[in-house]
Amino acid sequence: MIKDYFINTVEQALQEAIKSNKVGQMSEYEKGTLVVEKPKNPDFGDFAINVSSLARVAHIAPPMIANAIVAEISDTENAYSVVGGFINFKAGKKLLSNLVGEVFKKRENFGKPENINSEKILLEYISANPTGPFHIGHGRWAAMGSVLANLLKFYGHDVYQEFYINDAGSQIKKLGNSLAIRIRQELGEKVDFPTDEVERKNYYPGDYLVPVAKKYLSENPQLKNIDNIDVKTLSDYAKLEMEKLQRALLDNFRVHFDRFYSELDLHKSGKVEKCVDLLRKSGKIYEKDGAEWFRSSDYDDDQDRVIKKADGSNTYLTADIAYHADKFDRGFDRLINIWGADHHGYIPRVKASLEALGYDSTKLEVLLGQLVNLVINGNEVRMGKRKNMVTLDDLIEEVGVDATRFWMTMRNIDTTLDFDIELAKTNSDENPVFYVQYAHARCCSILRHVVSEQVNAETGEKTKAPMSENELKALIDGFTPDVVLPTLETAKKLVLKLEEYKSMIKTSAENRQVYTICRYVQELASEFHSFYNANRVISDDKQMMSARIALVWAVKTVLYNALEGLLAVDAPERM
RNA sequence: GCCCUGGUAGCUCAGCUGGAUAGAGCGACCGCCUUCUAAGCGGUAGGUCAAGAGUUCGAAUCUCUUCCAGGGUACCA
Repeated sequence: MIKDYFINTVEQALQEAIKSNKVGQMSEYEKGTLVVEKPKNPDFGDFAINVSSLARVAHIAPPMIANAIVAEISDTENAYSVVGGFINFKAGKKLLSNLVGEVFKKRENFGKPENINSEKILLEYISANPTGPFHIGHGRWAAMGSVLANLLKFYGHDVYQEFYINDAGSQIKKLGNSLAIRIRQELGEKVDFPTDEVERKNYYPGDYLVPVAKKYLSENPQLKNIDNIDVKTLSDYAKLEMEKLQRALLDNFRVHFDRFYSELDLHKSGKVEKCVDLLRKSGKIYEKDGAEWFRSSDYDDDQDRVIKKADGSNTYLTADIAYHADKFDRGFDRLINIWGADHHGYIPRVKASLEALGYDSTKLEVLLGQLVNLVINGNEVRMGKRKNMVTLDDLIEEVGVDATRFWMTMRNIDTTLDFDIELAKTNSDENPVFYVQYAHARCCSILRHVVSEQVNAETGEKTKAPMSENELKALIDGFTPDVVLPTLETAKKLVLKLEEYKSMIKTSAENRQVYTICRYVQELASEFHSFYNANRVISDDKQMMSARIALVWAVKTVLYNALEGLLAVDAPERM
């Protein structure tokens, strides 16, 4: 609102200046050329617009343009100044107090943009094999994906979250084979996983199947040997158990999918075969070495890909193509996938196939995420498919859901994430999660304190609460912007930070970047802690107290919205 | 070889659609609790933005080359 006010004022003044021929050869202004930014040095002002971009059209020096524009501005409530090609702006009390008023009015909807072009979005993330527990990397996609879903929904999109279960390939057979070995071991047979380099790749040697084997035996107590049991039976059993495990974890991790889409069901539905037919009809399929190849190199891919193997079965890619086509067929305007960087090679293939099938592949956005390194006692532990795998379950149990979600979200998706377990566990300002939560708890503490009777620490003498419950309620429910005027002089930075929430939401949602929410919330917490230390909220000055209480309430509300509403991290009232 | 990410303060990272003196947190050092949570705040020190060249009035940001790190390069999933 403050930013909008500033740019509108400047644009209007520019139109006036153009009309009266004061900006050189400029004959019209194209909206959107000028952007509001934050001055690097706060002494310049709260916001600034650089008019240098107009110099090309106007053919006069930027400072002259800036001066010509400011000369047309008649607003006296806010301050404008020109330095070089910049028009600097200092917000007056009216704009600031109105902003706080907006928080009171909109509450949980503060920051939600208006008039956006709402899309029906399918967001796919994690999509792991049901062959074992999640590893730490999955945790990053889980946290980022669910936060992105919350953010895009808040922004105004219609978001459908989906988890694609890769339950159709050979790895399911491996799972069954592995369970068979675990069951034999439980039955007392002297068997173990093969040690042979090649053979061992057909098994999952992790011990997570031991409890599954035990469970299977307890349900089939008469079983003495499993020679007659079909591997598929064991595969299906283990798969179901793994899925249960994964879903329980997701639930606990506050990640909620609208649908778990089974690859196996996709095959059974005939959609994969239908997709192969459509590709054949597109004329982009040819035969070579007994297999059918898709001419993806006609698009952006660097080589062609096998769509049907020589043995007649489909590749993983084939099913994935059918899956993405099905997403479009279900009527989604936009597909967003979060994939690990190790899948980046897949993007050109899938996009090529979608083009060949007649879909608009630019509607598919793939967010590539770099992987996660675990840092334990200052030492990096590389993840990946090593034997000493730390599972996501272990991590969450160690550091908690809040810290795990926050840490997994707080870095740009393009950078490898160093997850420092020790730091994530600390309860101090070294740990950003606690720092932010503490700010929220502090706000709550003040709001509690102001309606509690005061006790003198030395004499034990009690005096009545600075505000009654009713007075507080009346202040919050009947808030008018002028209430906050007395404190604006000392709280300007805090109010401007509240204003920033709106642009943060906008850019985060539009760029699909969730780490910015974490940064914002840390900055708001920091501004609040500063405010808290510099200003006493509860005091004998009734007007000042009301003003500050209102501001504290506004800060609390925004922190709560960001933490609970977007990040799905607990905003505690006490710590 | 080719493709994708990174390389910015001791550490972890912002900034990258070109623009005002390169920012934050942690760590280090110096201060601040008779008052609403010191799990906090204020301050100081710390940088050839990997290297080189180019484009530009202007480059951490764009282009090219080189070096370093991670990932990928299957008729696996």
